[in-house]
Amino acid sequence: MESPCCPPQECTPGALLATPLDGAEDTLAALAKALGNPVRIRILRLLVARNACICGEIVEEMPLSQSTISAHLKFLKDVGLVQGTIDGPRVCYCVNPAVLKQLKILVACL
Amino acid sequence: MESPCCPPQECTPGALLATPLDGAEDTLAALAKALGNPVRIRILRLLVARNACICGEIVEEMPLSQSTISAHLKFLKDVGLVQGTIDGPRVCYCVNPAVLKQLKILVACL
DNA sequence: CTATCCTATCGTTAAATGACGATGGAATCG
DNA sequence: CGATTCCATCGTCATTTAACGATAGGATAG
Repeated sequence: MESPCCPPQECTPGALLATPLDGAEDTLAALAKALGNPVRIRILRLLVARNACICGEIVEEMPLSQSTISAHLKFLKDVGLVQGTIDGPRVCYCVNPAVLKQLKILVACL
Repeated sequence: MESPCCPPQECTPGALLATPLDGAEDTLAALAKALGNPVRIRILRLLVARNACICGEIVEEMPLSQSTISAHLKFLKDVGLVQGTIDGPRVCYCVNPAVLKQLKILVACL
């Protein structure tokens, strides 16, 4: 069990090229706003570290209520940084590698 | 005139090494929050593009009031991304290269 | 079917954001 | 000195965030 709900992440820290810097200001602003909270950064780090999915475990890792964590997850999900998959009675979260990469590119091109 | 208030920026897109990932969550969150607004991103881009300083010119570039721009500049200044130097009757703003680099490093290490 | 567990959503409250106009202070120009 | 210019700050208002407890819904377990 504990089958990952996401394909293994590809590690390509290079290849930060060809960026749509067009009207990407709103995109970058939305992504940056999602990062603009320590709790959400910790959640992201957790999801990256256990390069698979988690959910209620996140609540155990932080001194915050379940509803608060759920709200942060929704924030991250709405911006596309995180995906949630229903896995039986629980929900499996994981990082969306493409969006995270896009964020890194946009910031690197500042 | 128009003497730049900041030394010329060094372009070192590489060298993203040795990061204090320790308790940098709050630091990254603060920096990301500053980026979490399209207006502030545009201001940053302006300051980077004219790799020197500006001030009232920023107001002319955006459809926002002077007080609003001033508030955004204060936000960017409080987080360290921007510096302001008094230059006679006007104020000269420029990006703080070290902090911007730190931001890029922290995001790249996500 | 019923009970239990996990998560999302609702309702609430306090604080922070974002925008504006108006005011005030500092420095230059005349 | 006096007028003007440039910018920061103040006060206000609407919206958004962040946190909580409580509630509801969906799926498994018994």
